[in-house]
Amino acid sequence: MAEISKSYEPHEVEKKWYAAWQTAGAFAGRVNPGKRAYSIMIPPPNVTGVLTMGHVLNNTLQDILIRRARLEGREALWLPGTDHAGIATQTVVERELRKQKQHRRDLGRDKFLAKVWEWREEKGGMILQQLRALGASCDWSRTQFTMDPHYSKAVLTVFTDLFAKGHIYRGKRMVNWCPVSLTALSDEEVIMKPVKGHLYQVRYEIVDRPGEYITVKTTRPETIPGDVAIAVHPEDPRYTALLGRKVRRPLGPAAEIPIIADAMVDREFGSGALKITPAHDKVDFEIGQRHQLPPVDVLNADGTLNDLAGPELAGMDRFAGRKRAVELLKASGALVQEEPYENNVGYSERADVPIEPRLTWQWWLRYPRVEEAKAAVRDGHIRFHPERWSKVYLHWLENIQDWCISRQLWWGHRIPVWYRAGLDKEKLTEADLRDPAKVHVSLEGPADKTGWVQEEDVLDTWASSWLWPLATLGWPDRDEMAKSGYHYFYPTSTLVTGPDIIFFWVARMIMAGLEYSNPGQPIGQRIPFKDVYFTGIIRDALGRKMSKSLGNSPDPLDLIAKYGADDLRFGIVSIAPQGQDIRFQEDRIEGGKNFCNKLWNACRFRQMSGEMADNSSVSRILSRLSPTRFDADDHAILDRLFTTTREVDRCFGQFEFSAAAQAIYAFFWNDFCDWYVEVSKAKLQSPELKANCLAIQDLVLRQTLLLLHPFTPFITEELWRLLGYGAEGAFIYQAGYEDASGLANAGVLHGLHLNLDAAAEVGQIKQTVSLLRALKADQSEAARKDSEFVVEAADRQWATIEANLVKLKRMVGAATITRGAMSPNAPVCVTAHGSWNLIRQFKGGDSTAEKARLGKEIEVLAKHIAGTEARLGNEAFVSKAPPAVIAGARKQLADQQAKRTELERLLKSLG
RNA sequence: GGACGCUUAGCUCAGUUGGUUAGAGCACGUGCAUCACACGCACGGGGUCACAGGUUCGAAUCCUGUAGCGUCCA
Repeated sequence: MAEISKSYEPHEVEKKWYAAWQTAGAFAGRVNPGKRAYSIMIPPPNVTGVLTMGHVLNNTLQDILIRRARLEGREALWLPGTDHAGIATQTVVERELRKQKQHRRDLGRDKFLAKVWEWREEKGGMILQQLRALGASCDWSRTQFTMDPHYSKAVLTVFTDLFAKGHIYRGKRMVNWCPVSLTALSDEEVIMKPVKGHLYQVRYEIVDRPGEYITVKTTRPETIPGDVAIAVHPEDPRYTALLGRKVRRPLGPAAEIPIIADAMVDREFGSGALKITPAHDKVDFEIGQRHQLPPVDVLNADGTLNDLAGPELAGMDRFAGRKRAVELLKASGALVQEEPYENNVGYSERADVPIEPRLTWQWWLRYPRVEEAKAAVRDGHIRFHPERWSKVYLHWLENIQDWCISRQLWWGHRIPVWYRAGLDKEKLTEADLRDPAKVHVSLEGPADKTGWVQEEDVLDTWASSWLWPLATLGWPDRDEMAKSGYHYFYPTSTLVTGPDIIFFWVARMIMAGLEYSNPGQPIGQRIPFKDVYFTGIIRDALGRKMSKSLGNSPDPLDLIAKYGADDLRFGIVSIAPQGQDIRFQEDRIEGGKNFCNKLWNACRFRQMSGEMADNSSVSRILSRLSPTRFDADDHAILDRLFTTTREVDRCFGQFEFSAAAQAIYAFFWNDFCDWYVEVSKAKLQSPELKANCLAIQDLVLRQTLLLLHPFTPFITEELWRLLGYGAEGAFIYQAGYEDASGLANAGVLHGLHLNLDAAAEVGQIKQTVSLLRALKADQSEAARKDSEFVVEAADRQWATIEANLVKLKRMVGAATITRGAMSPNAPVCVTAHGSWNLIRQFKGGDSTAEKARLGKEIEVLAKHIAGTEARLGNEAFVSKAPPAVIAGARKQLADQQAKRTELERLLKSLG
């Protein structure tokens, strides 16, 4: 067996085991009716994406769930892939073209798409490679891409089906328009940002009352040429006399526009009059429709002003146009006032420029299964963790609006609609759309494509990723479904994602699942997943979101290089409280590294402590135990092993990952390394105790490796082999995990009956050791090994000390610990613990520090005694509190008083 | 404007259905090259549980309000 090196060096170990796992097909999820399935579909990262700290957290959690499921003997499938990210990917490729002074229109649609595919073959999906470095145990043989042929078939099938069912329609409506990407965006792709600008007060002269004006406030004077009316509130007395009159538009081509009344106008804002520009504002559009005022669109698709804006503004960019408009208004005297103003402006998520509300023809989807989607979560078929996110989900569904599913892009699923050539698309009615002679909707297109023109638009990327759990398992193709194990792995077990995409993705997947999976089956068979775990958002140390532009996001690959994948995983999980945002601090990763090194060295110590024995299974190790030779420490450490196992089991049931990691950490570091390993050092000198002690260490290490494996897969696999656990050549995940009761039962079968009083006894010994060490530290003698202690103790207490004498001396660093009476005149330092008097004697001892300490302790104790006495003296407490609580208080008081008496006696004896 | 969340040690966070003297890691102070680990060990200092009311025998915990921070929706 190889010797364990002095410190853990992760990189070689990681490379070795990742390759070994892959070669062995350890990550493959196969249909296996003998096992319960456990499946996770990765939230497909953007194909242009690179690994961020958010991905690290999210994917580490998925890997933890999957590896734990594997350990528990379930058939685990973690299915990876990427989405085609319409705008993002197209933007990337267009940027490359621009370097060669080309535009996609120069190439044409087909050639451009060929370029995009080329890009994706070469550079796309880098993030999937990076996930391997993190240790992600995805079934890479199943990697999916939303533009793959069979996936595309699923997407288009759903389009044609929803069209046939009347859920999809075409409409000219207000959309969020990105003037850079030249496409519509959904509300979810628009980010509201507060922007500092100006509020301009502009006056409009009343046509038949020259010299009289009505003033409005606007942040967008460049749209004045698009004004079609001035609206006031119908009950606003300031304006009743003006209703029906006309005003002159102060900018752009001369026009007279009416003053109208509409209840939507806010009387409190500005002068209470509102300019109505239906082509450039959602509210204005609605008001315009109510009053039959046709919109005047003064902007081009790219955000420049057009001829309708008038010759002074035409051709200018909208922001330059705004400046020019202000100058013109100033010059004509129409600008009354200008004040600094901050308002919320919608920005395109991808292009990061203000979007334009714009009137365009788009394809819309009325969501299917809205009510059932609510019920799925409300009735607990799908459980959200933390549960509170279900409110956000339900609220969105309550107020759901039709989904704009078309995008004016080339990269994506081209909408499978063909128009008869020569048809005027501006004038298509709903009836035309349903007329097969005019419009053809199918996957393959018309049999004879001549005379038909396909729709130029593609589908929103989310209109493909909402099918992710279905299409990745072969839907809708029966053979593919059988091959992929659709009926075995669907519904999937758990979805791990961020709460920021509840609407984008989670809600939509639920609706798609309900509509398309397992038709006719109960809701529990049609939901796409049973549990949804929402991670927190990773922030920097100052609480800011991590972003590229701020440059505050460390590169996870740098962290892996610096610390190791396990260290990063353990560190990030241990700071990820359930459902709260996470403040990232690198020293926490260092904590993970330190822990891994501690684990490594504890195993190293075991290896150095004695010959390895048969570790090939739990029962082999258990049969090496000699329960008759157990001392209190042996009982206590195994008890803690069992309770920790139970705690970790519970945590997994509740999705409390960081609590699980912390439970393992505390058990292993504090209970095992700091105490059990240290007391072992004395036992290992004893021929009668050595074998049993090593067997206990072997058991604890084995179970700890199993508990830790999902969190830190590499180091645990390495140590598993180095310590000879499991069958020759078998991976740790194949060992089979015994849960807390399984482990306890196995112990009982081998005659193991834990003495639970032992834990209390060990607690006492630990406290004694601490106390003696503190005494030494107070005397600046902490490093001495030859201190001599005299203990004044009752028979039973002395018996406990005597039984643990060898290890006590070793733990404390004492030459002798003897029993004796206290001598008031001795040059000693004394203190007390409960009713144990511990007297340390050595030449030249100084009692000053000890006296101060005793005085302080008595003072604190007196306060507590007063408190307890007050409680017990309270008639209401004694008559109303539960008996157990009262008894507890009485015992507490007695203990406190006894201790005080003891302390006072000791203080006195010091002179 | 509405909804949700957060506020506990210098920092990041635990704190189970209200019940002994509120915990951990990091940081800090002191000591230690001890034969697993200095990526370590030992000892120690450090908290008016945001604030104000209320319920209760008893509140970090439950209720109401206030303030600050954050997220989402409008």
